[in-house]
Amino acid sequence: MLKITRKVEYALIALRHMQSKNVDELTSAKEIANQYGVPQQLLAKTLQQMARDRILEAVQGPAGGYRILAKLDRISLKDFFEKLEGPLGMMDCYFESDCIQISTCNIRVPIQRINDNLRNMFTQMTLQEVTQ
Amino acid sequence: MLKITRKVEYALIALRHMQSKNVDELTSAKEIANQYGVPQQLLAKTLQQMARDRILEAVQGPAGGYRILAKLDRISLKDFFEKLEGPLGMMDCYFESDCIQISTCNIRVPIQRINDNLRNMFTQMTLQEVTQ
DNA sequence: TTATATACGATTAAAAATGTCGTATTTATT
DNA sequence: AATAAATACGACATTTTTAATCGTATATAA
Repeated sequence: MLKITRKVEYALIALRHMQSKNVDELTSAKEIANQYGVPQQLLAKTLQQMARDRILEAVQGPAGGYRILAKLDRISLKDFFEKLEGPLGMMDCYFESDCIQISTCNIRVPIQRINDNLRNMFTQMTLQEVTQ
Repeated sequence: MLKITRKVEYALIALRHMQSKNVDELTSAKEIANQYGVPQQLLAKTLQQMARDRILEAVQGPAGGYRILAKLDRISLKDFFEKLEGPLGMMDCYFESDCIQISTCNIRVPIQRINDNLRNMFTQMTLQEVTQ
């Protein structure tokens, strides 16, 4: 429970790597895959997703790659996680409640309490703060 | 990511249910399973585990069942989660570091930062506070 | 024209979570 | 003493989720 996914892991590795370079320098998926021993294709998808989310900028063609586009101190960890993984809840009924047990459920309030704290925490942390 | 497990869910349901009764009254796994529509066997295992962890007290034989044993305001959510699910880390390398990439890894510090915040938060919340 | 990069849907493989089965033990009740 | 109803728990099966790969298309520098 409460495990981070590979997608997030690879995203953080990539961001850290890019932060150690000049801001406009490009990094290819291959470079990161080789250097950190992660699967290139999967990493590439994550980078592509981050590009769609405007966290990275992608440059195509040979000598292409990615560079950081967004201001990382303006992105909360919550937003970052949600961009990559979708809604951040310890339980699906936090967002969609097609649960059959909804009427007899006695833990919606407890779950919500935990969830609110969790979301709060990740809202207060910025991506910059974590990866710097 | 960051999902709560059924085990924890069922444990919370059971605790809430027992809290609505007299302290020394017994509750069987069957009673909870029927009332909340959860699988009895799996719930039973969770209750048994809580009994081993001295959160609940178990009484065998017909008319047996479980009742709350521990002071819930003395148990942090972190301890509760760890009793049920083992070490609470977003990444295994927080505890055991047989990761081959350990030398080239550039996100140990970031992960640790997130993890510490997470553990901190759950250390400060009590079980009572959540289930009351 | 070629080589090397991103883009991305579809599929497969692996891992983890969830649920079930079978059997043993305990004990109140008859 | 026998029975029934409860806990106890290891082993197995199923389902779901996560992770990884495949195949193909597109872009572009050399």
